[in-house]
Amino acid sequence: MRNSSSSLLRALSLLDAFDKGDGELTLTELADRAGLPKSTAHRLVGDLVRWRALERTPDGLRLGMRLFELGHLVPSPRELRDIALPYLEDLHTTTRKTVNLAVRDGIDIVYVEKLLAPNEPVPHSRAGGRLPMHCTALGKAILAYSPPTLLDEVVAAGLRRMTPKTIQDPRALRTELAAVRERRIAYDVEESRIGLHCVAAPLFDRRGEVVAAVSVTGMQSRSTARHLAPAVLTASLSLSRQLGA
Amino acid sequence: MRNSSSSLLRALSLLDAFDKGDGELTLTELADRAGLPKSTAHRLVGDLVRWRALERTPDGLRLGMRLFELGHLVPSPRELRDIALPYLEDLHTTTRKTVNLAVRDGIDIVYVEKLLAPNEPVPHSRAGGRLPMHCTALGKAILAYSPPTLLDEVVAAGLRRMTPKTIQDPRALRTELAAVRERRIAYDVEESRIGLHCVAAPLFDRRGEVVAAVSVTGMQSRSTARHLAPAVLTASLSLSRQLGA
DNA sequence: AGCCTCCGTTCCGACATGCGGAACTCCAGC
DNA sequence: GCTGGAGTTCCGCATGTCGGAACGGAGGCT
Repeated sequence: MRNSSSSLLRALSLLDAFDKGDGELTLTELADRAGLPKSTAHRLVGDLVRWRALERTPDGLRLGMRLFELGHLVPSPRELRDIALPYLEDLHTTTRKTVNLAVRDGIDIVYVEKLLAPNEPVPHSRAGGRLPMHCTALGKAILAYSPPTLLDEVVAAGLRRMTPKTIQDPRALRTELAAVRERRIAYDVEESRIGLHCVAAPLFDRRGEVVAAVSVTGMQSRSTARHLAPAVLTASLSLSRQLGA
Repeated sequence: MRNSSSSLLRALSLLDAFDKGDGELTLTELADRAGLPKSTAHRLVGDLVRWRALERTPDGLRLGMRLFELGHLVPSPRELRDIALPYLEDLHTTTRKTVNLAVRDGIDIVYVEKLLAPNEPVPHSRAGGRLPMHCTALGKAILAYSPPTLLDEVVAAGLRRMTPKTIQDPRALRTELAAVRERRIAYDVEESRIGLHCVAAPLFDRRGEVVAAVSVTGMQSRSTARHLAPAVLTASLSLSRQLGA
């Protein structure tokens, strides 16, 4: 057997073809990216369009409204967002910086909400976006309070270098995480993008487990980042309390 | 043959089972709602979990992060939201009411963004939510500027009654839409929910077609609604210009 | 304890259904 | 026109899907 995917997984791989940025693809491109014969892709696309996972446009196909709807029904980000939003807004108005909320998904973080700073240029991440844990303040805040097996997974997956300052040595990451636990605050000093500084703090649920993190970010200097730490920490404590910790 | 669904559509019907509000379902419930035998559902769910469309929890299944991610990649709401957000924020701060942005999908509207009023209790709609066009200000604003065949579709689908004030007579709807065109403003006077008033205006793209609508809503009186109309109209004009109209 | 219910999981034979190469059509552009 | 690349249709083969039935395990009620 050529590959052990079920028919369903093959169909879903068509949707995967869209997460590399492009908003609109032609059937042939789609078939190529998913590694499916054109005629198979054609049939599957027909069903996906019927279900509105995809929409036909004058010149191609794009993700459809049904996915938009379902995406907003996903419970874990939705419940968290509903509770957190007022706190994020407070942080946003007091700091006047970009505020982020992210949850862990596997060994990545996924942005759940992002309140942009008034003058923010093009942001490097967006709600729904995914970034590795080891190179973001949000990720390190979560990782520092997670069971050690998770760190092993992260290391095993390879500490991918995003900028010259990305931590790539597992030992360095380990001591960094110890420092995070010391302060209850994680920093990202141009580790995911040059020029970008970030301060994050973990959020705990009623079982005392980290489920998410908040951060304030912007192009400010390192000292500005330190200066914002108390605000982030305070918000994270209030929010953790609200979550039942 | 029991039903002419392909295997793929049957699998997707499992996801449909979640949009009736419940965040978490058991495999058996899921199979029942989708009308599938348990063993078939079991196999399909396995693949959906593998793809992260679903997640296993201690006691059931729920929608997974992959859907959250993909939902945020859907181009039509995403592009619109990115452009509109600053305008919505202006409207939000000047009116201090709940501000909505919605697009048309078939004969419904789907909320793309919602900025809650500071003191808003539980809102009756949310981003990603869907409501019929004939009973909402947003829907009527869009419908009034759409080709007449769309109105026919809406009427053919039946003007479902949501409150005692919902317009149920096709003739009444037709004259209402003429009035909307007169003013470039649509009102919802407790037609989707008792006590709820709403003012909306349509948004046009570069081809001059309605693609969306903005609204301000809240529990205010009818006169308050009228009073907010100029603000909504102004925002809609600026925004349409920004969209290239 | 014992029983009972309701959950998820596994098995397997029969058969429908998805598969995909190849051939066809339709534009758009040298 | 012709050529390239788009989307669509066809159809026979066999593969993968289907689903009834039986199993196992985790509670809950008497």
